[in-house]
Amino acid sequence: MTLSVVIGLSAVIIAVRDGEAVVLTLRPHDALTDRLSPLPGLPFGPFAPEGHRTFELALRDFVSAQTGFELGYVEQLYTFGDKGRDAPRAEVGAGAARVVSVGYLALTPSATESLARDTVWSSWSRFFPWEDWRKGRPDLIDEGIRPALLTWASGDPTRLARARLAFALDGASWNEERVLERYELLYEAGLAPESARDAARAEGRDPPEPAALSAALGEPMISDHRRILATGLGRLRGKLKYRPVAFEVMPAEFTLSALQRTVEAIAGIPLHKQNFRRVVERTDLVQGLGRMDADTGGRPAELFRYRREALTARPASGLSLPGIRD
Amino acid sequence: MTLSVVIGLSAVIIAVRDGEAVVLTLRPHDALTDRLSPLPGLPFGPFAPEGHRTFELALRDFVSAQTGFELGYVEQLYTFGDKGRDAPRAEVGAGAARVVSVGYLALTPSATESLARDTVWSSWSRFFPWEDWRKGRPDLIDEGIRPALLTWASGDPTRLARARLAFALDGASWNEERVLERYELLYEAGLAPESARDAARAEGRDPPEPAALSAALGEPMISDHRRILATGLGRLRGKLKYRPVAFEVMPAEFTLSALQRTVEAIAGIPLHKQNFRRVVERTDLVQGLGRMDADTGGRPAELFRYRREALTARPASGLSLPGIRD
DNA sequence: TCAAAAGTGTTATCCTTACACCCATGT
DNA sequence: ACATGGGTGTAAGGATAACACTTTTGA
Repeated sequence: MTLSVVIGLSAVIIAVRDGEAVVLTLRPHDALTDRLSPLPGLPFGPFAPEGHRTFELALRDFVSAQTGFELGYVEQLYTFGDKGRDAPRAEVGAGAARVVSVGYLALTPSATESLARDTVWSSWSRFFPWEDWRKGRPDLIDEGIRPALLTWASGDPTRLARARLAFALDGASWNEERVLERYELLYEAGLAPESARDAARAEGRDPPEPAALSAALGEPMISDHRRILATGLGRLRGKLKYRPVAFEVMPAEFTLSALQRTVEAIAGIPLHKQNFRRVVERTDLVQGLGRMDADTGGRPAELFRYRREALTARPASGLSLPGIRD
Repeated sequence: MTLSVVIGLSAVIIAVRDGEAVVLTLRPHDALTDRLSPLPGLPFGPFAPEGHRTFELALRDFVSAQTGFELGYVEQLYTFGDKGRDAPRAEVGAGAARVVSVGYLALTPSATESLARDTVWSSWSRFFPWEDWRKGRPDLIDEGIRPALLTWASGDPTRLARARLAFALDGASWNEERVLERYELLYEAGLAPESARDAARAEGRDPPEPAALSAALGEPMISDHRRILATGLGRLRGKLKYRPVAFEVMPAEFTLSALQRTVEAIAGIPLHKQNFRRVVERTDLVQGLGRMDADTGGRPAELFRYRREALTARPASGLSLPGIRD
């Protein structure tokens, strides 16, 4: 019996619906117990080397088979190969196999498609309740996370600095991109149910009941899917700022307010209305259609469309290398 | 005989030496012919699931075994799984296996360490001669690449637009980060020896002799290593602008001019001296040491050190989300 | 004394941020 | 009329990019 490697593909499929950023989740069927898993997971499937020329094609295939959903924008996130992060052994031929999973981020404008059974759109604040700062700093941070992390750090300056930076404690500023860093910190501190579960599995024990605080810190997912989701959210939040990805979750026609609410839902922070408009309009990424949307509650808003053509002129932006003329 | 999957790890190890950005390459030993491969490759090795808890640990292990080199800064680049990009089948137990390779980027300040045999530092302009714009636009672009791409496009507007954008043709501006895009375009256009080789292999033919132009377009590498290298260079150039990665290839003490030459070597563009100094000094990432380096040829320059501590205060930069106060 | 490289000062311009305000619709 | 959200004007402050210039060394 040899220990070989199996490649799994996982998809973080993001949409925005009613001002909430949502991710496609499902209750996977557990072959061992022949029941639905109590925990949600991301769509995932094995990569069959005979069947597919590329990962991306394989991903599109199994996602549509598993969820009834056709992917649009897709990008590779990261390849996860750590032993002991509850990546269960798969049975392959004669032996057991280590599962390596290649995570993908996918974006779609249509969160309302008909879906396969046991497949639901979940707001990601279910999994990361501390990530939504649109209504200000969440109480959970100072009331739940801060004391628990201080206990964990117990004076260690490195741990204190990490906690301070990640969760904007004691006057540090919030960086909405560090989603993974925050999740990993909670995992390390034993505040995610997954860490107790993984530790128990490594020692052959049964996983413990989650502590009360742990339960308040977002729902866990199967395997390392919450980690993959955190990677996807972080990547998406970062990319918002230098690539026009927000439009990938918008319908063909939208108002600037709707675009703003979408960006806010993803970034998890409130944006300045007037300046957001100007930033967007100045980029030439949108084109006014002259037509109005009357269902806004106040003055009707102009409808815009995304100018995909504009991608041609895109410079990189980002922190400057002061180049030299000519 | 089953077709299974083998994971390989590849490392793009970057240093800067005498004002040139260099990458660690080797001539791999070909088990079939029992000779050294005529083409250079990146350090790579199989990932043994029994032996290693994480990819990164495995990478550090086999790189030091293969090249005699200890890695410092390491980050995952991308996982390459396409069939037909000359990823040769590996023999595993009873069957053939598809090779999936996880590429890593590593940075090191010491390009002069003693190395294993057949391991050399190569300037990357050997592989991408069109990427060095420090002395202005390379002639190769207008004299070699442009006509060949125009022939390939033969009027197709999509192809023309891609070529124009990637290589800054006809007044388009150069974006130094699009290294992979440029290499992939040349590959698709049949201008990289690798594409003819891969096509021949797919059909069971012998690879053809590279055409004269193709030979001028940079040295090919084994397998898809030039593609991995392009991914690494692109990632590094992008990251320069928003993370203090340049310091990872600098010695402990350096002058601001040396730092500038390093950044120029990586980014492949000339920078404005006075403004570069100011940008660097304003970030608080460096600290003047009060001591001087006399070997500059002119007036002695102050030595600086990298303030790793400063990482704490890092804001995100990048294209702004106009946040709201408080 | 001159070449070469280090380092400073200053300015026009653009972008970001913030504040104040007006406009069009439904109830 | 007034609440609600859409949309515009403008000005302060800071960063960028360009210019011109002084300083310190070695040959």
